[in-house]
Amino acid sequence: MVASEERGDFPLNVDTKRDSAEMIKTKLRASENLLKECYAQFPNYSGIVKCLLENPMEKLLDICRLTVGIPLRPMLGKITQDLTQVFKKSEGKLLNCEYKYDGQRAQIHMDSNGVVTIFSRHLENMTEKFPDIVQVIPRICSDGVTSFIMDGEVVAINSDGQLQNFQKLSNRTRKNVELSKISVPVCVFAFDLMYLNGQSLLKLPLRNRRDLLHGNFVKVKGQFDFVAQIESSDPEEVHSFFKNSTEFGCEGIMVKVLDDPPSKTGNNQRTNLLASYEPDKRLESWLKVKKDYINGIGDSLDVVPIGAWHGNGRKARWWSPVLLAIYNPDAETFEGVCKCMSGFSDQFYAEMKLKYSKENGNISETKKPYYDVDDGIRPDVWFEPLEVWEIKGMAAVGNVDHEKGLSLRFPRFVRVREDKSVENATTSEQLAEMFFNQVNERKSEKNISIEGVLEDKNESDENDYASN
DNA sequence: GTCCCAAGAAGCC
DNA sequence: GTCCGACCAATTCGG
DNA sequence: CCGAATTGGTCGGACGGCTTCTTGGGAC
Repeated sequence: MVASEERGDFPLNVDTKRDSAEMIKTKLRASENLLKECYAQFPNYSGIVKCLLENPMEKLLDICRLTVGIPLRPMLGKITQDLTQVFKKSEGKLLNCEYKYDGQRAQIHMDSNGVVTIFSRHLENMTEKFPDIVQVIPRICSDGVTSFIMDGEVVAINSDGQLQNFQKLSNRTRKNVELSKISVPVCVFAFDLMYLNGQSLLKLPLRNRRDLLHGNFVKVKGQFDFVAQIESSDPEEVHSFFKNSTEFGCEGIMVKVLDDPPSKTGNNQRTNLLASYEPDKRLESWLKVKKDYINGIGDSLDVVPIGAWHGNGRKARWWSPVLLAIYNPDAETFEGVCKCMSGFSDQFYAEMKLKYSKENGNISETKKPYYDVDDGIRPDVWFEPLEVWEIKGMAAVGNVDHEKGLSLRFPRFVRVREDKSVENATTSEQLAEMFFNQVNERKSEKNISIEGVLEDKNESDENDYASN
């Protein structure tokens, strides 16, 4: 990757004659890391290549640096199953806990000419989709703000300014959006600031970035706000904050390291408790705590596998995905509810392939009359209804096509329910109940109305997916 | 040539 | 978005 | 004390649901 002739003898350059194999390896690794770091904040290969052709590699980060108008790869949160492990890892340090809103990530740039660009998590340019956000940006800047890059979550709200679910946000038009015709208003909840007035803030600890964010921007009712947050090291306090977040209609919380460790010495190199903004990384310094990760309190369903497709690539030897069904005791049918391909180990795949095989007579080409599955869903094979699996996910209901009724967001396999027979699988009534429990949980929170969710419920009722 | 619909692609999570 | 497995490097373990 | 085994972290692949947007073919 590193051509040596042109760039002489700068340290990263490999000298194939003089360097030991070990040294070459080290240098290549260093170059690779440098390039990665560069790409994370300046994902533009033509720019990087041009820079490398004209400059020594040491200059790379100085030249291809964080730039307004060019998106950086966002820092990501690490999944955490258990709130208590958060405190073990943080060693009593103060943590910034923030609501994790159910919306869409947005990286907002404003250059020194006031030109606003909005990027998605995968660096797509979303500016066209959010003219309302573009329009409000001048009003959020305090005096003296000339340029910035900010990280936040775009969330759908209703006319009263209350949070709507993700589905609602999906209903927004994406192309040629006219300001006057926006049907789904949104609010930006900001949580980080990576660049301000010509300066990169990436290396600053979160505490400083957060304070700069709060100090240089102002709320605009219903359009721009900061994420709800507390600073704490108290497990009780954080736990109740987490609970509040889910009752408020959020997915959970983010728990972030606020300050850099006093000294690096003695610190385990594996524990990445950095308070800086690390583009494109998923470190322990940002922990994502969601209800459905946590054992016992997420939505779980007992379903029957009723069909499957031939897998691709790495899963070419197995059945993947698998079609899963809930049970309708009145009609004595199995109703397809979702496909699932996550949570299975290779060993489980192997056993599944053996069990559902021609040899064992448990598969067939034709759909059983007591399988109630949308015509559009045509598995390669149909299974005999043999067993019950526990799966996890989030009960959700679509807005557009209510005929589809309830479904499951992020379905994944948890375990086989040896103790259950197929007639004891979750029923459609129970699934509906699960969804409404989520709704009622939010409803019970005084200050928060959940008009949007209730609307969904009513509309859905009209389509009677939950009746009889 | 225009309209309509279904299937597929692309984009969020 | 979730999850698994492959891979790598740092850390710990055992002789 | 050093090599082997273990552990923790990163990365890539395989796909989930929902939605809007695009596209291609058939009817008229």
